[in-house]
Amino acid sequence: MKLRQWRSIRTPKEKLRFSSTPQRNPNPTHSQCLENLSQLCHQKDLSKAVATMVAMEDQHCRADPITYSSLIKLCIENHAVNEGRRVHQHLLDDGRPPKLFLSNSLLSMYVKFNLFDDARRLFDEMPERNVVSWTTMISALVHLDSREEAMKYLIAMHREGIRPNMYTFSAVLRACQTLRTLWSIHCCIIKCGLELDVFVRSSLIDVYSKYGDLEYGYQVFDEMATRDLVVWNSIIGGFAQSGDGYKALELFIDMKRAGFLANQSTLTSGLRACTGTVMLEMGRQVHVHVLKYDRDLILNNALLDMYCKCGSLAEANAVFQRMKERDVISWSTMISGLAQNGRSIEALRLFDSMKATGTKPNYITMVGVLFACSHAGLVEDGWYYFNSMAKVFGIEPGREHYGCIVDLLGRAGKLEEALNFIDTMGFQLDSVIWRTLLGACRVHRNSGLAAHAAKEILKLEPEDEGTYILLSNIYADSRRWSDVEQVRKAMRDQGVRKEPGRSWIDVGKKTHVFIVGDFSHPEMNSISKELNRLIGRITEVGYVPDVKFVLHDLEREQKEESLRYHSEKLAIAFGVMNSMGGKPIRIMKNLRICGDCHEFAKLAAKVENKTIVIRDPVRFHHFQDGICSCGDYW
DNA sequence: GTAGGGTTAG
Repeated sequence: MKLRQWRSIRTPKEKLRFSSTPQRNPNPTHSQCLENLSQLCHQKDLSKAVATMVAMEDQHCRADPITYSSLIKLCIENHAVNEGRRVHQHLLDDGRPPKLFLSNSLLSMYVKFNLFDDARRLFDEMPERNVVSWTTMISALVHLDSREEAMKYLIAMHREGIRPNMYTFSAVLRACQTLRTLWSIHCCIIKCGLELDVFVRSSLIDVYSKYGDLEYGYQVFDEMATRDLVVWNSIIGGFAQSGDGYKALELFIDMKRAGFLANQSTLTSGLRACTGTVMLEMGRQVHVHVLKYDRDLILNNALLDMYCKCGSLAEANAVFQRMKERDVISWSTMISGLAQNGRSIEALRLFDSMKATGTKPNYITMVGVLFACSHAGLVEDGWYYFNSMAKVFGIEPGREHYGCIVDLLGRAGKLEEALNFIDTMGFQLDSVIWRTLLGACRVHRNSGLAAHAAKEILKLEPEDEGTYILLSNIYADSRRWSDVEQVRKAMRDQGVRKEPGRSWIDVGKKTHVFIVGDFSHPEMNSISKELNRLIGRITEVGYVPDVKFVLHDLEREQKEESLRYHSEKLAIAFGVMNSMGGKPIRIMKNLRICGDCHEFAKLAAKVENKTIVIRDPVRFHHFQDGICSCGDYW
């Protein structure tokens, strides 16, 4: 195809087309031609310029390299592939190879047109190559995600005796995805004396934080005397993506103090930081700065995700409705957001709207759709979407989709069927699948299968405390105390400690943290009183403390006492004390909410006529009027 | 003529 295009441009007809542009003088002199061509390039009139160039061929006339360079630039600007090839051909017709810098321009042109094969052909035919030629190729390979190939070129370049420069390194760093290769390239950079270059540094920070160790990235950042905006963005993005939202926001503030203005990239990372750490109020503050970039799709998608992950679907929906442009990520974010917040039917309706607008779903969209089905118990729909994925949308189901089906069957109580389905999977099993099954076993009280699933998880992740605790709770639920004791012993043997439960809530501009059994909050007395008052009120409507969620073999009274001070209860009491008007009380948790606190929150929401939103590490629970959005499947 | 930072699941 490409070859045909190439030839067709050389047919007499094509030549005629290029030369048929009316010209004042049908037989211009050489110097007129040159003058013309240079002027047309200057005026950015591509078609006339190419026509003049073709006319010059007949008169065996050639322009100067600078003019050709502008002509190539013009082709790139207009994305004029055929014209670009014609210029290349014209230069070859001269009989002598083009000047090195012109060949490099052509190389760069092919790369920008995504014609890598043409670029490679030209590169291979070049009699002489310099650092620019090599760097152009390496950079192209990195963008094509051909990392090994990029490294091969770096080595070949060394062999030819060409020294890489800062351009080469900042491109090639992106091809390093292991700490070991990063170190060796970093060494080369130091040897070449290029460590101080800001471009090289920002690449180092970026790749260290993505593929190696954020600590090294921070070190590279910290040592810098002069930093630019991209360097700041690299480090802020590094922390935001690795989940340390606090550090990311701290650096965000440092950056502003250093006199830099946040751009789209900074704000996207800022939002990501709020998303990861569930800081809704901070997210809203970042939103204010986002307003001036209301056409930036990536930034709006990040905003959407922030509101979804912080459990504020009303605000997410407002952003979604106002977006001037939506892509598959916007739709997928909103679909998953609705599903994760217990609004599966709306999620599926949105999926229909998405298809109606002609946006094609991708792999992740289908994870969201299947998640919605499993969480709403829509077994038939789930199977339908799963089975039709490949046929209708051309997406082969992957591990995550299979996981959703296990969840779908598990929630519906079809545990054996779920286990059989796991056996038919062609993937290597990971802990996520088993954890899904374990969750289903807990709800449907199948302790035998639960033990099997838990053991499979612990084979893969022997230090996973959540699994030990879940298993122990399941045994406790069936009053199998000796098994409970065995689990606890296994935990001790593995050196696994139960991480203390922690909940946090924003009141005013402060985040208040509550830790189970920790009474150091300055307002603890009134919180305790409020908690007692709440327990009193919900006991009137039928609350009975569900002590099976206490690990220790204590007397019932002691168990109740231990439950009473679960961190989320303290946070709820504090939230009720400080709640204003109809605003939801929003609480975040480090561990999954226990069944007793779940019941407590449902009733507290009812008697206080409030909405309580609790985000645990897995999902959201919106408590309102005595029911929870998760349908009691936590 | 060659280089760096941002978005969706689990």
